[in-house]
Amino acid sequence: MGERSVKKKQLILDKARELFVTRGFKDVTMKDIVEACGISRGGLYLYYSSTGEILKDILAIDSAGSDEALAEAFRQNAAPLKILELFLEAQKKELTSSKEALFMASYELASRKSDSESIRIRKQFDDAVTVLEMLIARGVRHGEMYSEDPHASAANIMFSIEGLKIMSASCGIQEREIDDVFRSLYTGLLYPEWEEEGWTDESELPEEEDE
Amino acid sequence: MGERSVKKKQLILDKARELFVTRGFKDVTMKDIVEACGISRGGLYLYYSSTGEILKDILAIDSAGSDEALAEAFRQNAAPLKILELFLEAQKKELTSSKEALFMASYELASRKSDSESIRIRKQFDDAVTVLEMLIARGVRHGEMYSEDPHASAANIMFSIEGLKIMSASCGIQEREIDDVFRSLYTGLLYPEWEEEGWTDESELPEEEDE
Amino acid sequence: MGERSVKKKQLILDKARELFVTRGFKDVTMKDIVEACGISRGGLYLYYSSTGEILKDILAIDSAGSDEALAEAFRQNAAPLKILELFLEAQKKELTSSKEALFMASYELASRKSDSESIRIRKQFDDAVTVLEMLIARGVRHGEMYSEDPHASAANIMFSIEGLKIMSASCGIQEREIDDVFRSLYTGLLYPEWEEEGWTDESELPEEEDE
Amino acid sequence: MGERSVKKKQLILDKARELFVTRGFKDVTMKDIVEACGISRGGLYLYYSSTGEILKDILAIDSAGSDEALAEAFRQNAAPLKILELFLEAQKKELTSSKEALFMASYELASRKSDSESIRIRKQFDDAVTVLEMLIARGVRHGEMYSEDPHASAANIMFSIEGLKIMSASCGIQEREIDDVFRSLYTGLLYPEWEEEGWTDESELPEEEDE
DNA sequence: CATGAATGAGAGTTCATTCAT
DNA sequence: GATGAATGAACTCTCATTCAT
Repeated sequence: MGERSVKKKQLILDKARELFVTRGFKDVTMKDIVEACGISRGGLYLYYSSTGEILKDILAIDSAGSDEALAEAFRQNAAPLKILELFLEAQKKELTSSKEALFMASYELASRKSDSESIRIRKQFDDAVTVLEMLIARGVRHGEMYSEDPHASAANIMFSIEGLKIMSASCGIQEREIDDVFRSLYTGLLYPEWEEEGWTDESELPEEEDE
Repeated sequence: MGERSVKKKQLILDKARELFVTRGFKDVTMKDIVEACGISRGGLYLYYSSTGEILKDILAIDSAGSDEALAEAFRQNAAPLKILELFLEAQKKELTSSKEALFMASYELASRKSDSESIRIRKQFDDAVTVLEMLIARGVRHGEMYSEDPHASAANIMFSIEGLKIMSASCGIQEREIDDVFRSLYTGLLYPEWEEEGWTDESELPEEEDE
Repeated sequence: MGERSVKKKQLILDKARELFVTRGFKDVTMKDIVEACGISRGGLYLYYSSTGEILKDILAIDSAGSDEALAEAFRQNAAPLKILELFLEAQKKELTSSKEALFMASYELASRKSDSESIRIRKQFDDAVTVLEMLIARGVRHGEMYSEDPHASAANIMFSIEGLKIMSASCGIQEREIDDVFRSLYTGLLYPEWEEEGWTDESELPEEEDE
Repeated sequence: MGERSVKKKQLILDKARELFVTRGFKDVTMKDIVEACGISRGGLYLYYSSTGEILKDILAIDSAGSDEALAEAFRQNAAPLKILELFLEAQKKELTSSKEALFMASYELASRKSDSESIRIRKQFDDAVTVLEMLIARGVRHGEMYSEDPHASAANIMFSIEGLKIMSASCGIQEREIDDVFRSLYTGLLYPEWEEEGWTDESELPEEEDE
């Protein structure tokens, strides 16, 4: 595949990505992609033979090195709380750049029973849980964090993030909600008497009028 | 609408539900439903004119009174921790009966930008957050719970649950994972020195070999 | 399938037959048939889902009771030579009505390795050989015919007829050729000293100029 | 055309032949041939611009000198019965090497009305009939054979052979069937009282239970 | 000569939707 | 109300053929 081919392939991935972001997976057809790229019907098939293949390629590229920064910081023995902050910031960035978000398309692809995409998602999720768990355990040993069950805490963080993703993809969420959740997750790992600094915002507790 | 009509409508909803559970939303066609019901093509259109309408009806029925138990317990001033336990148990039940789960179909429907389903999901989510928030605030006032930000804690719980739902729908999850997350959520609302009772399991912390 | 449907099915078979006669099997598409029938693209699929199915139906109808006349005459103990004459006349009729001949299409369908059409052709061929063989054996016993090997004679007749069919379908043949072959087959079953009557024509032997 | 070109052309013919043998004519595409040869799409068009052209070339090469042996034996005044034997043996060989047989492809090509292939087939057939006819006439003059109509006898032989070919291509035949037919053809040209030698086999007449 | 990316026509197939009965 | 035949739009996929390199 020559240089021209590489460019064309990139064009396909770029245009297809836009479509997947907008419409999810199942509502994008090969024809849509052909038209978005301005290429011929048959031309697309020289590169990909289904929308699933295209989306898989996009997601593979996206996920390559996605959590690399976190793993790297972890390896370098940075302060656990600091690493957690970096991680949450990175996640927030991904969540707020929803113009680029393929969450829904990715879930749709994965939900096709026989599809290997679900394995990829699962693996990525588990890897993240593992790293977070080790991070929290280290934080606990260092006396920086408090957790009775680092694994459960890590899972909690990751499922919350997935929840933010799917709600973002299906209903839309506000930045404020991300902040709330992340602050809650962060604070939950601190010793109660500590005064945390990393994650605060100015949300006010609503007054409840019962009793 | 006569009695016969009611029965036929119920037949349509029942059969369509099975299809949506199995395939999600976008992969179910009017033809599929017609065939599953054993009725005529034209016959279906007397009741519904699109798959979206049918799914909306199903989801509306499902959600009617879904959190009613929680709200009722709340109104009756049961102990906040007890109510929370009930709530989490109910959620777990919903998550584990994945044979009946319309999560993916529901998210797909919602992700159609112009669709009112996203509003319904959003509203249901916000209602749940509000109730949880009030519950937590009450728990705090009663000295039963600890939370620096009941709203954020409530949001955290709900997003975690959404995360469990979407992961369940797209990759599958194990009961153990639900337990981990729910225990973590529950424990996070207790005073550290308390010995919680409601949510425990036998998970072991993996030993990390750093330093 | 109501009365309307039966008529439409007949229309499809009639129009498709014309196409198969003209173009053979592989050059007829579902689209061709749709257009020949003046029906909609999807409409054809209500009745048949491939050209092979349609052709099989046509051939099945055609072959139903095709050699019934011969078998009947055989059962009624008509004179063997007379029956043979009738048989050859019927075959000639089929060969000369080449406007209606599906020979080529039938062979094409059969040549698709996995196709049951080859079994049908084979069976029809074998059945015909069997009946002819019994006929010749009877003719021999009656002293009307001469054959050292009735089975081989019967096979010879049938393969000659297949040869006429395929040459007719691929190159075209003249009535005169059919007569020549049939006369030769007929004469070959007579005692040499007999003067045959049934099959003669006015062909002249070309003079050979060797030696 | 240089030496390289000749080799490539031969490659194309060899690979295409395999395909035509396997699939007949109409089911072989230019793409199939390109892939079988491992050459470029454009490259094939430098030599041939359609599958029909390729098949014609293959058939032309095949038929060149195919009946040359027979014609040569005829010219050398060999004994007519001996020549006939040789001819039938050669035909049997061609029929049994069905791995190499292009019968079906050839008939398909010929059945395309506008195609010159039918003319070639026709000519080859007629040539064979003419030679056989002269052979039989000579056999009759020599007192070696008996035939009331050498032309009809010759045509009978050739149509039988075509019948064996097409049945072989579409349904498959057994060697035994070839033997039966050839023996019958051979015996039919002998004087009844003669004891033939060339074509015999051990087939038994089935006993018929009528009367 | 040779390549192979690109094109575009066209076949196959499925379905939402309508409508005469 | 109910049916199901019919329509036609839309999508998938394949290939013959061309052409810049």
